[in-house]
Amino acid sequence: MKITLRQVEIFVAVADAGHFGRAAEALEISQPTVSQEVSRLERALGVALLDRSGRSAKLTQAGEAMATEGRQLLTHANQVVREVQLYEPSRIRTARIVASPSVVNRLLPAVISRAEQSLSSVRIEDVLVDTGGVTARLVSEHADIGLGRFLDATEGYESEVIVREQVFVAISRKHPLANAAHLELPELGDLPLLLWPREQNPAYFDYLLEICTSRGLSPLLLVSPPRIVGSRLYLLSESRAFSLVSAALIGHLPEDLIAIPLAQPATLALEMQWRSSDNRPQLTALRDLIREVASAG
Amino acid sequence: MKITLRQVEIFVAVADAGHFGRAAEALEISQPTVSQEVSRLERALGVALLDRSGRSAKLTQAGEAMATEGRQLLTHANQVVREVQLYEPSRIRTARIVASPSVVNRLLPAVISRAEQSLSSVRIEDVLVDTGGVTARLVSEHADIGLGRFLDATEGYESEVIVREQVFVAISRKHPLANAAHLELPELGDLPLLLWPREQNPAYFDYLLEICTSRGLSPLLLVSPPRIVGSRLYLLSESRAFSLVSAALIGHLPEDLIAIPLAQPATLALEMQWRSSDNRPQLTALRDLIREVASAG
DNA sequence: TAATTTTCATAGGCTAAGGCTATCTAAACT
DNA sequence: AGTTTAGATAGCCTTAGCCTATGAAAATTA
Repeated sequence: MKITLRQVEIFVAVADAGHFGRAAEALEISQPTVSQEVSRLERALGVALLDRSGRSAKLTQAGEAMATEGRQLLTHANQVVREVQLYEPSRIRTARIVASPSVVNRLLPAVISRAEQSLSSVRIEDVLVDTGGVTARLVSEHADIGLGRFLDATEGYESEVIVREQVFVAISRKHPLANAAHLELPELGDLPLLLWPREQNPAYFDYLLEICTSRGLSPLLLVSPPRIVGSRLYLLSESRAFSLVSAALIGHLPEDLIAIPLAQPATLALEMQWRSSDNRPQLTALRDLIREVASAG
Repeated sequence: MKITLRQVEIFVAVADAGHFGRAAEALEISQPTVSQEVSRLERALGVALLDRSGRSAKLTQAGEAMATEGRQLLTHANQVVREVQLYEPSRIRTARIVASPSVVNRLLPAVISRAEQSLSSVRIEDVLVDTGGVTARLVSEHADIGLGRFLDATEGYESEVIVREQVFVAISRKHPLANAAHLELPELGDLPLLLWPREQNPAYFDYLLEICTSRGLSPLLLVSPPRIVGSRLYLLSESRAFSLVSAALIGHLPEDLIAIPLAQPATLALEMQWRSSDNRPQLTALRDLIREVASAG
């Protein structure tokens, strides 16, 4: 059997923490996994690294050696990665992203910062913001990766749901129902639903409306002026109305709004889209990173 | 995503060979696996390592860097393993093996040489040879690992089949049937079956006999003198008789004998046994190695 | 330039490494 | 002795790393 960088990483964490449980926390994995992988490393080496007689993680002499050497090996590995990324040879060093406004606000900051940390070979150059025309921007070659809801399936383009989020009702804190644990939509009575003009993204528009009607509410509609991108919620603060928002937006609500779960839950999918033929490693890696960030919540 | 030592190893092989297919051969894996793992490495790095425009594996600048750095990283990793194995702390540096004669001859040489190469933490000290009493030697603490056929299941001891081999008829090259592609046992007529004294390993003895009777041959028995361990086959050269042997022995037959497959195939299991409580990494590692050698044929 | 060969990529399936939760055992502290 | 704490064990799930079979494209030959 052979040793793995992962096993070394885990063992080093244990050596650092002097403790399996704390090592597990530090690595954000479970304690049994740490136990298991340390044992695997020991049997791959054929050497006892820890003295299990007590209940603390005391290193044997070999363990000390492994910790020291292991740290160096991990550093070396990271060094190699950074080194190689400097030689990025492709003419296209930069990735261009189109995204709908809400996505831009919440997902992209994390993506950009993580990309700077660990993907020195990719630079995110343009970020286009477009509510309806995400797919169109891909097709017209203005962007390499599209992010949004209810994107158009198009020949030659892959699209994939990267996360599904719970739908919440956004409403003024002053509303009588503001403190409810969850909400049956009909309780809202004739409070109007704030939406953007349908043409901007008809499928999305219809889906939110469908959520209401299928739960027994045929709401009045309050349509926001076109082109007031990203500010639907601020408009909501001003008006007596409610809206439906995804879980990820909860942290970004204006002060005077509150998000309440639906009694009958519904979800909203966030999709990523790209040219099928585009398998440049820089972009594949960036797509991987976006998936990771999205599913980390 | 993170890079793996294995991915680096595979990429380095490609760089060395200048060719996916030949790299696959060198690593003894399939070509698609090489393709796949190289792509994975590229996307983990976010960098193109190879120029795929032609049909040869031309390295990009980043690829050159990865090859050089990668070779160093692999060397470093091996170095770490050797380094750590020097500090083997356990008092029991040595493993003691009991095995039946045929196993000693064919399996152990490979095990010992592989252990010296890659398990510097383990030294195989005693090799006891005992036809019948393998389990007894474990129980009496004379050995740590037992290898043989039809071992006795005993409380507190694990045992495990490590390989199943085809059974062949061993017979003189001068026998009229010596050139048959395969053999119905009754064709042997009243040629006697050479076996050791039943007491040495009754279950094994009975099993071989059962193979004959279930195929319609109730052979005469020629019983070898006790304690002539490992020489059943040489005895066979001298006498007009046949015997049943496992596939692994074919290469080790005396010149004047030949091995013929059975028309109705049968198999023979080789087992490994050890104290359940014995999980010293040195021995766990050695058991892993034995499994590997056994299944590699 | 059309056919053939060579070489890498893609598709789909299997196995085991690496992850999880739940639970057990044993050391250490009242 | 009883309780708490830490690590090991058991049983399950998901996906990396492997396979075979097949496809597509570059290079070679007819």
